[in-house]
Amino acid sequence: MKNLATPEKRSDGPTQRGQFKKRASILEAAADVFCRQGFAGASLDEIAVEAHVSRQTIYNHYCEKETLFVAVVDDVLKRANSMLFSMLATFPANAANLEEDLVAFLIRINKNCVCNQDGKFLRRLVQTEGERYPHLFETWRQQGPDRIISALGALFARLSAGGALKIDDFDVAARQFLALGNADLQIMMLFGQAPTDEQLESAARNAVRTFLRAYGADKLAAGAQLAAVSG
Amino acid sequence: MKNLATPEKRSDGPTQRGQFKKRASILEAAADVFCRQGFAGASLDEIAVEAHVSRQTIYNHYCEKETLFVAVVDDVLKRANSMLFSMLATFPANAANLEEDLVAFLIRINKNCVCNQDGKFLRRLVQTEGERYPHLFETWRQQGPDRIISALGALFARLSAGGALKIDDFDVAARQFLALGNADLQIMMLFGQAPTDEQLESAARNAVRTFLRAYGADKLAAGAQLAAVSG
DNA sequence: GACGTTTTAGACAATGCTGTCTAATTGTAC
DNA sequence: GTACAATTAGACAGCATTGTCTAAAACGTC
Repeated sequence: MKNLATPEKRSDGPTQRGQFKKRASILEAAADVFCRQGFAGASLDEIAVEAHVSRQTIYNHYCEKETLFVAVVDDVLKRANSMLFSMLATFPANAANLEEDLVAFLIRINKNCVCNQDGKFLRRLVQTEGERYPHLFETWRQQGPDRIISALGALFARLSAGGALKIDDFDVAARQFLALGNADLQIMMLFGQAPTDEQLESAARNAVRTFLRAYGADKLAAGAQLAAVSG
Repeated sequence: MKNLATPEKRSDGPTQRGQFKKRASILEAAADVFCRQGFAGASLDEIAVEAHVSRQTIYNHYCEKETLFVAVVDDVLKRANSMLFSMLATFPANAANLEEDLVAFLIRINKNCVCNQDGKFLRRLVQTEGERYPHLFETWRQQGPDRIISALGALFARLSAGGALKIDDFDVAARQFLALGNADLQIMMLFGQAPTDEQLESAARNAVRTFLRAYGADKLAAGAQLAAVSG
């Protein structure tokens, strides 16, 4: 009864490592079950079985169902955010192969941040529980999407300053880039289906093509090409 | 016990009108509660109270909770589909005022199909229950999104044939049009918040501007404009 | 007013879930 | 080996919910 709920404050050692393993196992299983069943539909028994852990152990670590849920959301949020920013770090630095680089970048984003398990969890849970637990996801909203858009907008601004793009509103362009990237995948994701590599590539190509048609600095050439083809 | 569950097959009359009223009231309340709480979290008591109806009446009309859920989904699906197609009928017929017309069209779509109660219900329920009840939404998927994209693509094809647009893949363009239209609204919708009229208009303007930059036939002029501004 | 149908309120058993408690067992450090 | 912490299985009360049943009430038609 001492500090069962906060074992991370104790001294290091194998015992603690064992506890961390249990915690991680619980978090992973809980994320899975909450994602499938929602908060109300998820039962602690199911989570316990999937985590290969006694139900009582869950109560030892997280005193309530809601405490566990909060911890899961927190965990997924942190992981998703760090993944997203690490992906942003791979944004093309120069415009030498802009189209190919942007396609590859968008595929990475979609594969590792949007279409993966964490992305699915967040879409699903934010949408169903976001209104019931606003405080839970508010921090994510501030530190997640908004900062992502700003960061991506800044990256586009750099390309724009270099003359590779002609963008007036960088944040709008950033949102549109991601929206175009999802255009061909949305219905699939709505049903929880994971796209194939071919679908990911095709979606990214379509998105980047349109994005560069709208914002590419070589618009005159593209326009002339189109005019020549159609004329 | 005769045909309590199928009173629509009886002869006309005020009784039936009364029954229909009850049914409609139940459907409406159920849609509301299912949308807020999800299938597992919704209780029939809550639905009964919100419908101003006895719980037993619900069981008279829909023998099980799942039966009611199926009926609600069916109802919302039909309504949403018919609304969407009636909105498609307002697609600009000519390219006289293309940008303004497309903005107004996109605002109508977003306001009446995407951001309204039915749109919210569908997004939420398809995402949470779509995997559990695939048969429920499969019909919608076939008759909804796919047909919508085809229809919208055909409308773009008409404009394209008229020389107002330069589009290579009409279905891709249709998906991108809708995706761009949602770009600025997605986060809000994820949290279940309804956008203001100003936000709707701004989102539509940003979307149409980018769409026409990418696909507008007067791209040369637009490109020249940009070049002149930036040069 | 009489009749049939629908609705209603309430009680009811069955079920599943949450959260608590206990006693036994395992694992780890010294 | 001993002592301590963590884990486990099981039982348990409390609660909400589903679905059924019944008798009374309301409603519409004739």
